[in-house]
Amino acid sequence: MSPRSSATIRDVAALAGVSHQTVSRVINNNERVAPKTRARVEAAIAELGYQPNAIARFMTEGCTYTLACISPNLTDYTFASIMEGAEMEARRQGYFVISASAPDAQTFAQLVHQLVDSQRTEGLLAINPYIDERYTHLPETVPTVLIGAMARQAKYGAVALDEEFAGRQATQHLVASGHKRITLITGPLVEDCSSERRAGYLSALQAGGITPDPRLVFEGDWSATSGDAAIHHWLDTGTQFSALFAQNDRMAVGAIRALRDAGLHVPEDVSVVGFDDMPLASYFDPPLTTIRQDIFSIGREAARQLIWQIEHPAEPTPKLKIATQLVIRHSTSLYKEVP
Amino acid sequence: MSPRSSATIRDVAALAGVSHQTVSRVINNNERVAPKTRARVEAAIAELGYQPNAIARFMTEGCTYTLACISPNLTDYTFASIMEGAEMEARRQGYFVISASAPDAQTFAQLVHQLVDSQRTEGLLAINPYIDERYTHLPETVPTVLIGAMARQAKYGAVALDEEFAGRQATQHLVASGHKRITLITGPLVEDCSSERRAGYLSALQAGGITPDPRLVFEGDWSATSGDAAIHHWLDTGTQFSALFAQNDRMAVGAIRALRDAGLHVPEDVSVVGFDDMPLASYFDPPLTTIRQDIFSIGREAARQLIWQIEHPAEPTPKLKIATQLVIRHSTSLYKEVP
DNA sequence: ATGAAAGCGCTAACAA
DNA sequence: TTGTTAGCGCTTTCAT
Repeated sequence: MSPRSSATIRDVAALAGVSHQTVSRVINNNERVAPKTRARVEAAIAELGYQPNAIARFMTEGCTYTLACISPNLTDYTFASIMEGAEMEARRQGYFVISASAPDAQTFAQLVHQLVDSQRTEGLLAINPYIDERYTHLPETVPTVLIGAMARQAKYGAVALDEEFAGRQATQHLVASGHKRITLITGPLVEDCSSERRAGYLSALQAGGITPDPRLVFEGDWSATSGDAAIHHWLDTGTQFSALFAQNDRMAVGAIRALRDAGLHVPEDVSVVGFDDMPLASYFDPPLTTIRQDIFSIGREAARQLIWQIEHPAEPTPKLKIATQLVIRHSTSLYKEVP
Repeated sequence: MSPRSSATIRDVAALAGVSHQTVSRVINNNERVAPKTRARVEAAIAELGYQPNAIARFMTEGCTYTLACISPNLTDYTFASIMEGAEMEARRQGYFVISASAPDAQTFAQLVHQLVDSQRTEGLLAINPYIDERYTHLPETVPTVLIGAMARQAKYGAVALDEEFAGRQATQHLVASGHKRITLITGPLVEDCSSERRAGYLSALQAGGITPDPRLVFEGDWSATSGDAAIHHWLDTGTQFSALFAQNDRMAVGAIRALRDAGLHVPEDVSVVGFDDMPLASYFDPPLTTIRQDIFSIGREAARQLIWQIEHPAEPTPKLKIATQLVIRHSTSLYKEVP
């Protein structure tokens, strides 16, 4: 590795004819330095193009002002929005964030070790830690905020949607429209959010006096293809239904495609509610009725909470639930008795 | 800021009854240490849960093994994919990446200063540096790779699509299908990729013996709304056309929506080609014919190139063009004379 | 094979 | 107001 090239604090000091300590005072400009001296030092800094070395500062300050954010991937729109919110809030407070994608728990563990245990970062943002065993590798010694799942241990902070409320909200809209046989496509049920959204679905059915039928529930994997598969499953088994709640928009879109291929119309024959309000949700055919989550503020709140924990290590770790919103477009309509 | 808590190399040394230097040799395990000593040191490391402090290592090694990646935003699928590719390649080579979003040139300049000039990172990945004045703030002293645009200065590396080829590819498909009046919705023309894709469009027309008509070109802003606006513009001005090349999928989708609202059918009345092959492009109605770019490998190649430059500062900076691929779905068809 | 000494670039504590 | 002296935790000489 090539050595760093630029001028050090001592070079500046030599050129300005002062001690390096005076230069340090100037660059941390909260000290009392004689205006003349300051001017001389600043001239030297400019002449040499001097930049304080961040690493050396971290070394003496004992803080890197860097956060780690580990996500299953960087491309999912929801995850990316969370990271963008987190990054902007972090930066506002003088922190940067190293983002890394961990497809599996083992990679996650390795990343935690390299990024957090090595004291390279001051804290961890973990997106969706309960999709597999990754939650067993969460750091022990450093502030951590879980995103997209409530912390099962008290020591971690958390920011997540009110998933059950959201599931109820989506289902209620269908119930209120007169639908009785309402299907559900969940995400993988190992993920908390899937089962919580399902709990909301069940509670909305019960509130509407509808007895849940387990045959109307299909476990998908968030992909459009799995939405497609769900519809084929129900059609093949001759299952009757007039409405569908898909736990994300991708599965909803896949389902709509499969319905159309089967000659069914949305919303005339089947009403569909999605979840996420992803970009272009309003450009699908028909425009998607869906649950909107304020993902940007999830990231922002998570970063805010993490930095707060870093700077107030003794305080308890808060948990935050973010509300969702129903966006009604044209993929849902009132139930009409089939003749 | 709370002081770092964990054990240092000297604590381990004291416990193992050796000098801290011996511990250093053990943790960098390429040195010659007596097996017995090594075992003792390793026991002490385990007992104390000792982790080498990454910052102190950076300090002495003069390298942080960290890259900076600045993008206009983190949520655009293309940008996110590039970052994911870059991050994975970087990690494979022992580097991490700090990603930051810069909505404007001023933020970009500030980020470059804080991340790169402070020697916190070893190099910079700049996504779309020519969308505004940000290219004037590129670092002078540190390896930099531009993504999504060919470098106008020799000192920067670059990875980008072969935009002109891609524009030709899309247009050629329409020409070959018999279309004569082919409209174009560009991105902002200040961005190189927009004008290069347009150059490809023009060259394909000319190769097909079609005289370009400037009234058939509309400058959009990458949003679905601007695709919509383009169609309205042409419809309002009574412009005749049977085909459209939109320089990204979002604008294509917006245009298709506007065409449908106007009672026109895709592809029967108007054939549409998009660009990007974004997720779910095959789930729109009709499934979108589009240009697929291998965005993941753009990020990977960019990171590879940057690290190569960091580790071989004397070598010239390469420029790389990535080929695209036409994906034919159902938004395009052969031209049919209107009766 | 191991230890002692020096120093990376900076900040903090103490002197002058 | 300014300079001197120590160190931060580690790696890299150079001795032993």
